[in-house]
Amino acid sequence: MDVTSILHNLNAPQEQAVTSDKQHLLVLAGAGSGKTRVLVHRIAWKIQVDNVSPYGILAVTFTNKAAREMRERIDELLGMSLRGMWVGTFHGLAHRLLKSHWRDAKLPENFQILDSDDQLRMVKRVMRSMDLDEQRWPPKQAQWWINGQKDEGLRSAHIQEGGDLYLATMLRIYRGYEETCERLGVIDFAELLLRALELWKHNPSVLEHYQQRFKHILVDEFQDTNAVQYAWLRLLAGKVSAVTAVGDDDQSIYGWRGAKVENILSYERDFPDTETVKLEQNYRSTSNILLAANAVIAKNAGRLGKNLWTDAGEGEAIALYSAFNEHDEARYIADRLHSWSNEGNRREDAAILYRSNAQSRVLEAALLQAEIPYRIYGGQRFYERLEIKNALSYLRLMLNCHDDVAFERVVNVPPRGIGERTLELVRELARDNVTSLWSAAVAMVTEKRMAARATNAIAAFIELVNEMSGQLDELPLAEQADNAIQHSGLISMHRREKGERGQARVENLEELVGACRNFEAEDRDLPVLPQFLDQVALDAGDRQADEDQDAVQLMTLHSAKGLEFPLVFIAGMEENLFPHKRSLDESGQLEEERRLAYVGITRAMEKLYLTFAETRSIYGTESFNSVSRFVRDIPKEVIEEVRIQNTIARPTSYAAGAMRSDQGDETGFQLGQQVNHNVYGEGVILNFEGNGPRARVHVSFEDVGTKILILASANLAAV
DNA sequence: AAGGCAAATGTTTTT
DNA sequence: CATTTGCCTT
Repeated sequence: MDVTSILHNLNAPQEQAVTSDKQHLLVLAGAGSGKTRVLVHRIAWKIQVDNVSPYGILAVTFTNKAAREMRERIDELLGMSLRGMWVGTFHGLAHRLLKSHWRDAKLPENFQILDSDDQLRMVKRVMRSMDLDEQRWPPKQAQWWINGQKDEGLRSAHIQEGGDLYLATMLRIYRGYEETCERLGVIDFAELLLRALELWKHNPSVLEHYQQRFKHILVDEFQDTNAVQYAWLRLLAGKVSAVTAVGDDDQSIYGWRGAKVENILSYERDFPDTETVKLEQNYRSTSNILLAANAVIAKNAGRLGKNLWTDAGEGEAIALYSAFNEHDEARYIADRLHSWSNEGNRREDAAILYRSNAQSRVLEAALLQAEIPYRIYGGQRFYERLEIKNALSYLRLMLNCHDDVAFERVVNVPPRGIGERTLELVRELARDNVTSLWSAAVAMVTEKRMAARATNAIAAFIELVNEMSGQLDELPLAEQADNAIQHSGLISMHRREKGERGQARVENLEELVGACRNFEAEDRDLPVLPQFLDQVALDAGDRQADEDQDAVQLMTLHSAKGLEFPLVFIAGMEENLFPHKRSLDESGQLEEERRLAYVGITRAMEKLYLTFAETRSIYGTESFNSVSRFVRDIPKEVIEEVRIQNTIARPTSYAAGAMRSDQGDETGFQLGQQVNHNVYGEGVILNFEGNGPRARVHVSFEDVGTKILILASANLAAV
């Protein structure tokens, strides 16, 4: 491969970024400006032109999906697989480091990862042992607080004693939690990063090894790095490595979970000899959409400042629909999607975005009624489901019966007569003897310290796990998993469960066996089960299984980041909903909401609809919200209001009745169609009302605004 | 120890 | 409004 193919089709700033030979590089990449492209091509450039060995390159992303995509695209561009190059998430890389240097990191060799669900259980346990009132101190809040501290790199020992009662209590919980994790040899997600940082801080020789190796470091989504990740990066880079950071301060929407946009601002200071390149040409959207996006984000202070522009035409206006209520809003969207689909477009090219998951219900109902297939992103992910986590706990116990987290989780699932009283005895013994729960349980059985019934129940559980782990080395992974769900009784428990939920759980368990069958170990020479469990702990899998059907996509604005769709609806453009009510007290939070609006708008390629409801029932009570300030920030020239006057909440028959006429199969016209009227001139059809000869049509005329006409007498002509 | 009922609670999400 | 959580009863 020659140089020209790497630079082929890059614009000037992109090429500048790809070929920059300053020590460090900061790429400020606006939405849709070819960010990943630059990253991938820069890696290719280094390998092909600068003769850098893939072994010396480290590429960091935030999600597993992004990591996979990056590797794929590099492989594709270079036409070969890059062995030796490290590509992964911050957490994945930290895990890898801690696995290799567990002794230096002061961890047990087979340390386990706690996901947020496990973490919450653990926090609850600690709080209970401290006799804290869970009403007064919600465990969720404590968990949140602890993670917040860890994201800042603060251990309990670093935090000033004293302060108010709240702080003192949180600190006490933090201490107890830290101690318990230490004792059990488990680490949570934030700990993964913090430990990896401390590993290097406290072991200069280990750090030096990696500094020697990784002379080229590239970071994607740089605006999402937190304090620990930034410190980790600086440490690794040292004085000699070359760092490329790619990000967009305007798309920083994860401040609430510790991300620091400021990292972008301090980059040029902390990494001297930096070249900064701005990518402002957008290859995604029409200029009308960009005009709106730019206008919204312009209101934020302290931006690095970018202005997206495009070669593309201005495209269609942004439609603004003022709905009567949320049902009307949903019906309108379903309606437009119906037309979209009828015009021969793919449904999967359309997305409905919203601020909070709760909004999806009404939208789903409307889509269901209109018989429009949809796919919803959100909710639980595969490996986070209760039944899956239970099955995995059995697998973990098979591997290591001293895994207390797994033990606690499934010792009485399915119910086998081991209740809270019995368990408390086991816990106590474990605490006194400083052993695992498993060892304590074994001791209690052999020493017959409890009632016969409890002893038998525990003995049966021990027997079960022993039996399953006995065949560990003989069987392939999928059969291990199958054994686990069969023998443990998990699957029959869910079969007995009535309703769809039980069936779904059975199917999920079966799917787990399938996933085990498809699992490919990274290192074929090592046992497969631990590798599987680690992978699953770091990547909770997809949210949605079936990808086969052509379906409209529903998701939150947050999960839409990084995606693009020809047709986008943003629903619920109302004050208090978006920007969310709870973000209005602090100004920093409002700026983040604004960035979220910017992210949402820039998802749209061709057509953007913004909708809001004048009345919306929220938690059962009606609320009246005015249109979102973000809508008001968009220049009037690019907005086309779709306002249906004198049309109040039409009866439920609307969807069935009017929908048909919306297709235009009876009228000869379609929504959005250009028409001519002999008095009013040219206009666009916005809506139909009713059926037959008395059907009325709403037309937005260029000169006189929106008029409602009787279709039969209006004598409209198609343009 | 398990099932039923009342009360609380409800941004955003990855690892 | 709808779902989840915890408490209470059997």
